[in-house]
Amino acid sequence: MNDRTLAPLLHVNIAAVERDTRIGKDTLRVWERRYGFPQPVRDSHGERLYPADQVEKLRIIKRLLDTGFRPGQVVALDVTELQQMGSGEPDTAGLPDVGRGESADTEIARLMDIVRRHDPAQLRRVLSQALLRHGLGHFVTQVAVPLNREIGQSWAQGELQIFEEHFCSEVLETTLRAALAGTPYPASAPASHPRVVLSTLSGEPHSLGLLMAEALFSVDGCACMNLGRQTPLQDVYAAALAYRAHIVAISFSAAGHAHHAAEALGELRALLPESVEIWAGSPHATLHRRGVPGVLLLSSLDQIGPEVQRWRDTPR
Amino acid sequence: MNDRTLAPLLHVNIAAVERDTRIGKDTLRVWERRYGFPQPVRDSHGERLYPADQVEKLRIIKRLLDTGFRPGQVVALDVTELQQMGSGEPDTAGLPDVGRGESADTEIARLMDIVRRHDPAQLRRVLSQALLRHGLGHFVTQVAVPLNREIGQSWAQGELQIFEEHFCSEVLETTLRAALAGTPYPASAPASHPRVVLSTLSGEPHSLGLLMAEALFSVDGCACMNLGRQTPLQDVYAAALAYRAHIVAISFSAAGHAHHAAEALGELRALLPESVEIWAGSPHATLHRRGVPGVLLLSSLDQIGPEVQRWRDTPR
DNA sequence: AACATGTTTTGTCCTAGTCAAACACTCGTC
DNA sequence: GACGAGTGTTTGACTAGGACAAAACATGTT
Repeated sequence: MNDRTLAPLLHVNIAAVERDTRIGKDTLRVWERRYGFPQPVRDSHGERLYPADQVEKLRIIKRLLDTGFRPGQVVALDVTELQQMGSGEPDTAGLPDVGRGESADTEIARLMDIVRRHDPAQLRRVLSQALLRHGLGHFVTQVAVPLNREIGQSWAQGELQIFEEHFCSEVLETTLRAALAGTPYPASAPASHPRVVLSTLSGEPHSLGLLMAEALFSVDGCACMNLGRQTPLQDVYAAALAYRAHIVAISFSAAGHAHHAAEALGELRALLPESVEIWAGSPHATLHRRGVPGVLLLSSLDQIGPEVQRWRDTPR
Repeated sequence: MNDRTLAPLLHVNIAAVERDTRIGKDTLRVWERRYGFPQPVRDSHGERLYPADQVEKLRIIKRLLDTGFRPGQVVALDVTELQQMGSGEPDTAGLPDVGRGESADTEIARLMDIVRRHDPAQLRRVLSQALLRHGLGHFVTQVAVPLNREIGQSWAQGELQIFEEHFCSEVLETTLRAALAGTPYPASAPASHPRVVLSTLSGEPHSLGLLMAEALFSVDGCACMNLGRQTPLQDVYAAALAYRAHIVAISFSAAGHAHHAAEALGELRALLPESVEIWAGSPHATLHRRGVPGVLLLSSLDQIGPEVQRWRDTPR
């Protein structure tokens, strides 16, 4: 396990904890009041100072919350218990199973090995080779997605350090973008090549899913305008108008709440003309159960291809 | 227009304002108390609802604060006055002037034109051409950096929409990463090819500067491990050890306060063995005036090349 | 010009309470 | 056994105004 007991960093203030864990200050204070955890010491001015190990535990807790657990079940638990729960099943009821073959499994395992060996050159090389072998479309669904999930799970079980996760994501992003830069744009935009605006909304900092979506759209011959992370609602709207988009694709991650996503999608739906389709990628099972009127919800990147086909077949 | 459907968009709650403007909730409330702005309306439960135009004004204010103005000078002002200040000189006292030739100026102007025309295909094409013509090193300093600055300034003057900024950054990032994927890694790592760990610390969400730094390091024959945005201090440390880095490069943007940067750099310096150099890129003039012991502060990406040369010449 | 001092500005933290929405559970119906 | 309505519990976000230290600014001294 990682040894983070280094003297000058033993205690950090509440703002730093919020940044590191993405748990709000209010929530941290209310947990302390209700559950007795975390239990920061106080400095000479009565301000909270959180020991590093408590911050670490908070990080693990946040991860579990993101995958569907609730605070009451987990805040009281021990760190080792938490790590066991990380391997348990998350809230994917209603989401389709993603099967992958054995050969893919060994490929992922090999990549994980390289990540653990901290070799940027080799990771880049092997990912590029995989990209060539699979083609961009299959690379995304068969390599990038499983690798990402594996990384997340290993981290939750304490088998991987944060920097290893960052490192891997970064190389993966470079590989994907390099491939993306090579995809041709549809010459003009006839009826079979929809223009797609992609973005993440304000609260959502994860953009890897968005990038993978862009890759799949591009492979399917769409003309993409990717706005990246955290575009405010009104600006997504403005972009859709300016680009005369046929489809607006919004990506969500497990961080952030399902009802925020639903609300934002509803507002976007109200803004945009009906002729513009809204597609939303989200891992939130509850969101899929409820649905959002006028919005196409995708639980997996695999659905992009067929849906683009459906769009083409739809008379307009 | 049905004002009922638009109502939820015209007014947003305090959390959304914090996300959109990066101004903390506490600060928003205290500004309201002290300066009388913003002045949100209240919903039926007494909670603040901010009209869209006030949020827009807050965004402009935040931009000005990031470039060195102080709240007392700007919060009371009118929107048009604010936009005029955006063109005034920011706090760059002590930072070197960046000169660029006329030919570069027309190139930037042409790119700005394409951005305003919202043509992803052409923007990508023209950037790729510029990359080939200049080479990666000059492309970064002569094209990417000026373009980015131009974009920021145009936005501050209300001449550019947010989505246009996002769109441009995104295509730029893809172009850079595609080039990066093509740079060779130094075969082994002899004394003239330092291993560099790059990252942004916890509070810092901007990664474009980091990417440009990675490009320049790579051009100069360094072996880079880029960790991306928001790596916690301890994990940067862990990465530096695991990769046996010679240099740790940290990037800061104008968002976030200078003293936070200084503090974090000091802690990192205390963690890492002295043999590992710490290089920090920051636009904060005050940070450069004061300095951080044991940390090499760079105010411009141009300095990377010469400093790498110095590193090579240093006997060890 | 460099440095020491005092004053103002400014952001962040504190407490402690309120409340709506999300979730979990039970019961009744088809 | 699936579905829906009703009830109770859990949870996070918001409110208020006060406190305070550090940054920035202004002024005086060497």
